[in-house]
Amino acid sequence: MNHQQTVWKALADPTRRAIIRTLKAGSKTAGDIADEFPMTRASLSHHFNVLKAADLVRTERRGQHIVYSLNTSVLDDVAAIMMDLLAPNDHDKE
Amino acid sequence: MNHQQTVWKALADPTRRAIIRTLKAGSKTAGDIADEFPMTRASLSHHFNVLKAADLVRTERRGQHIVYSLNTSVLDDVAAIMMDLLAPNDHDKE
DNA sequence: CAGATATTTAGACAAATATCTAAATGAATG
DNA sequence: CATTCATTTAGATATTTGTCTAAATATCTG
Repeated sequence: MNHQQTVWKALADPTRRAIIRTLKAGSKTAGDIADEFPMTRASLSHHFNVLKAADLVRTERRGQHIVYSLNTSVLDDVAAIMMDLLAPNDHDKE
Repeated sequence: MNHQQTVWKALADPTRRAIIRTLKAGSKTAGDIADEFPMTRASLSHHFNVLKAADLVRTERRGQHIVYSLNTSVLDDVAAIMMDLLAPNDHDKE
């Protein structure tokens, strides 16, 4: 699966979009994120993996915690790709 | 499923995104669209249904043909929703 | 090191999805 | 009106996906 498709799939799940939204407030540990969602930590961990595979989040271990943050540069690229799909066709190069 | 989620799911499939892209060039009949894709018309019809359920395309019967067009106003709304998710958190109202 | 805490991985399972073939519907036309 | 053309619907099937429980891994601390 190419990167673009991986990203679209990652964003198709409401839980994962909510994770992104909560991370916009700032980096959080896996546990802090998990506390906001009504599912097991194992399920959340699966969603983290999907988001990581899409390169939408980054991780950093801090002691026994793992801190998740948004990968803002990739998020910007994604925004551009989505706009390219959805915006009217009035680019210069055409 | 709420409308937003329906839209995200609709866009998560590469064939459906390609249908949207081809319709950006202008309205086309189901058959003309089908000619551009290496799958059966039945499969394409399924994708059309998903796009219609998400209100991303509109249809109009013309004789024995059915013409598909983009629902541009909804597309604009979708773009805004996606930007809201992906853009940095610097809105006025916060 | 033994235990506690934080997180991930493995494996199972039900539900959703994309595709196909075959049949049905709808409209034009000789 | 019987046939043909365009498209959709129905039903089957294989794959993917989201969730869970149980077990594994990693780190800290007494």
